[in-house]
Amino acid sequence: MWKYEEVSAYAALAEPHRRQILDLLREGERPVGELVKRLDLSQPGVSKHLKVLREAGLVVVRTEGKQRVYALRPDPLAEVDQWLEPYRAFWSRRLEALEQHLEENP
Amino acid sequence: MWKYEEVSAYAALAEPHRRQILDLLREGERPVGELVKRLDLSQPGVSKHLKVLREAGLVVVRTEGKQRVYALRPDPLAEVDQWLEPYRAFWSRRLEALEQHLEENP
DNA sequence: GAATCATATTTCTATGTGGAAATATGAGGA
DNA sequence: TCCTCATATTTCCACATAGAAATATGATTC
Repeated sequence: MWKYEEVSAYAALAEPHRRQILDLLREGERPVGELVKRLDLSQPGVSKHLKVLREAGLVVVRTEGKQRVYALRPDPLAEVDQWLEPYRAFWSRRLEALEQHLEENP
Repeated sequence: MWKYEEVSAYAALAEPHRRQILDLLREGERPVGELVKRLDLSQPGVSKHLKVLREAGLVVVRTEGKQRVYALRPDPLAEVDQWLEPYRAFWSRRLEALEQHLEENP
């Protein structure tokens, strides 16, 4: 279903379920079954999204007995964060001005 | 080509050309023609991406004579930024530890 | 080794998508 | 009004993608 090709972090984040999976993994590593329970999505559906996340380098798997335990690997998000960096100034100008004011006048 | 439906900021960012357009608009508002010159993409291609960016609320247009001048409206990126927020702690732990060390031992 | 559990992959279908080319629109000028 | 410029939309194609259902795989247990 997917050509073998790397997936950008941006593309991986485009799907809401995948963001949800990452959010769940933020609490700690989880076996697929647990993700299925929490996600209102079929097991194959979850597996497919996990594959995309793997190809984006956003998660890693470890086999533990019968289970596959997934863990967050947030490094690729750093690229998104860096891209976002120059934009932050735009929407936070007012807030930053306030913070700076408070720092300078404590 | 696109069903009429809102586009999430995440989905808009999934396409590299669209990120490039936003980067260009960060310098200031620009007419479409200028974007076409700089983007190694056909004029219709640029127009289509601009439409997606409009539907995501990431740009606004103003008609000025014959030209349509596009401007950045980065507000929707704030949502992405906020989503990213809890992840920042993960990849920056080491860096933060270093910074803190330097602050405490100047 | 057969059965079972947990997960992955395949198959199917409907739909979304990018890019190129052609065409349409709308504003200003001759 | 007709023309031209700037941009938008449409049409076409090839291909990516989501989700559901069925099937396959691989590790453990009996």
